[in-house]
Amino acid sequence: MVTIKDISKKCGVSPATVSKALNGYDDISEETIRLVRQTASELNYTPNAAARLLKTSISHNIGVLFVDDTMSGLTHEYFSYILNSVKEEAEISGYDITFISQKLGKRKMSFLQHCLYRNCDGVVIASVNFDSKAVHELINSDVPVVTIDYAFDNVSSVLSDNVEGAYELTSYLLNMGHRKIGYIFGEQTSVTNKRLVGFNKALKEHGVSIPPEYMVQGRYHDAEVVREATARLMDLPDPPTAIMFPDDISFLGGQAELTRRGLRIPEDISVCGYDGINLSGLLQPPLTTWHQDADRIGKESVRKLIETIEHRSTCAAEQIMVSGQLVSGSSVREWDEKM
Amino acid sequence: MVTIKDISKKCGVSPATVSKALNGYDDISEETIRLVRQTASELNYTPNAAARLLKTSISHNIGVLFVDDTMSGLTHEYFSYILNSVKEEAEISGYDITFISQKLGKRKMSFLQHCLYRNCDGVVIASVNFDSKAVHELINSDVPVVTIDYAFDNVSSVLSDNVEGAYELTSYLLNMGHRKIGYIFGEQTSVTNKRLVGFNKALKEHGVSIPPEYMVQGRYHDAEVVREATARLMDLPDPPTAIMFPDDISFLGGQAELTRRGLRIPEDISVCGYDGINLSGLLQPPLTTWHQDADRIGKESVRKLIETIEHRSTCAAEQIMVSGQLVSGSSVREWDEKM
DNA sequence: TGAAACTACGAAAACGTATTCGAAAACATC
DNA sequence: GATGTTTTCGAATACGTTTTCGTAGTTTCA
Repeated sequence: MVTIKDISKKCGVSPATVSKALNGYDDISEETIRLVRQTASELNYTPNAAARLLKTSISHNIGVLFVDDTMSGLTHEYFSYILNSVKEEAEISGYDITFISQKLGKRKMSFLQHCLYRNCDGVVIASVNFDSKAVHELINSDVPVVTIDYAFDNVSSVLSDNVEGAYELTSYLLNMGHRKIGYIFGEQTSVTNKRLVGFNKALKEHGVSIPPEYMVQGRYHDAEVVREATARLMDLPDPPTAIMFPDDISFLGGQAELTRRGLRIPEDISVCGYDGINLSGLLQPPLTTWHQDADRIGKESVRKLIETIEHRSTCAAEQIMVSGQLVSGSSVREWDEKM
Repeated sequence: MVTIKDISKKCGVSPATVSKALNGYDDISEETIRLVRQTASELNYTPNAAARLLKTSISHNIGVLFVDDTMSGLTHEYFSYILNSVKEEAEISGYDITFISQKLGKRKMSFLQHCLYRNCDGVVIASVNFDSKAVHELINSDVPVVTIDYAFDNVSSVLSDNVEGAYELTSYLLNMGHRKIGYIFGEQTSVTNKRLVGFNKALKEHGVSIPPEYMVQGRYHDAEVVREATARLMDLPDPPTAIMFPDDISFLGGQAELTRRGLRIPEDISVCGYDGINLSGLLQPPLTTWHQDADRIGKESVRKLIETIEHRSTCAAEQIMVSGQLVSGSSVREWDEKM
């Protein structure tokens, strides 16, 4: 490995001068700067991030907390898009990313310890159980943090606007004439709560009320559970004319159940999903859904995190809301009560 | 940050002794070991990976090359599963992973430079353009490498058995009575070549020959291109009775085209995909496809990589073939020529 | 011309850790 | 009690870099 010393010898200057020349200090003559940089590239010099970190205590490395026991963020399309944009945005700013986990080889370490071990300058947290002790320890530590889709009051967060999403989808159904709308929601999380708020808000605005049986518990990304939930809805004496699903993937479970009953989408029943992943436009029929702007969510969280890292004192915690967009497929048809 | 020195002061021993006590050297008395470890955990000590690396030149960090300009590995379900298992297997062995890219902030660096910069102990490479100069530079360097789904002769690789996959799928169709089998293949890569080999092998074994028009070029994961390819096949005067698609996602494009033409799957035409991602079982009808064992592919590549890292001299390059599995959905029906 | 100011560089220390080698202390052996 | 052996520890050094501060040499300016 070629180091700063090799360059210094070849150039006949001190290591200190080489370092300064490479880092653009202004007390080095133009001439030596040229010489040093020249030989550096001749020798194919690559700086050593670890050594640099040791001196500066800046790792240019941000941790990502995307997975824990209960959820598998990486294979979740929405989160994989977020991860992808987190990665790209980080690289643009000169940061690498490291996955933070609770075990490393034999030693089990807390999330915080893992961050300290790898000297992460900051962490973005998503798709974890935000109630866990380990996450709280990290949140309350000194390392800068940005959370995604969950808000703590002392740290910054980037939130997909779930109230808006559910509100817009529900309004869309209502405007298409539907009055009997079934809602299959995911497990009890703040995201789910927000969506229920949006759902109810839209109903209220239209003066529509929904019997409690129309709201059934499902589970994000679980086709089987949602299939059962769909069956429960359709078994009602007066079943809904439209169903809102927890997300696009779990909708596929519902679709299977509806097909099994000989119901056609959208002729016999209207449906919409959530997430607006790539897939949804490819389905037959294309799914009406709510596109969460995963790309912007990722970018914003890294932007905010780096801002926090680099101006730690002056940077206030902030809640950043990211809007989504209705993607109208053809899984919803106009509904006339008199039919 | 609490360091080894803090512990040494509190215990009244030298830093050297603390280091040894923590790392289990055998020239430290049981008693001091207990004392040191005790206070270490009291002070909530976390070792500093960078400092350790600087001394040992072992980073316990492996690079992953999963993305380049042309492909987006992270959002590709097959690769996201591989990544997930790479990550898990690495963590079990005490390694973190770092994404290797060609740009970091202002400086653009080659893949190799990025690895050196972060002191990666090794790299696993997948889903990139293996012909590129930058990849070759890395392959031919001193850093241990394992490639996925592409074989170089001087480095180890883990390969999904694509000959087997295409062979088994084709045989399945043939055994179901199909003789007119359309094959939409992906862009020209070694993976595609292997599948064509398997395809032809099965045909040959059954003494079946296929007109050249039945083999059309598509594109992995591109629903639109594959939709067009499907249209071309079905526009033939004597269209196939079964179509093999490049992968499960691009099949959705084909499905759209078939539906548009009023063809039902599998009554009017049989289809199969490739990859066997989660999704395929949820489709209507469930897709017959070939499941690539992404989980094992990820695990094997990390296992082999770490073996190479830790026994560099004695560890020979090796080609590891990973078998897949036919997933029979209900997208293929028996076909009788006389019908 | 002397002082002041500026330019360009280097010596040295530090970041936190691992490891070699020597040495003191304790113990055993005859 | 002299010698040898084992046990237990610490001093010192190095890894590759950044950064402070000092200084020699040069220029400016009154």
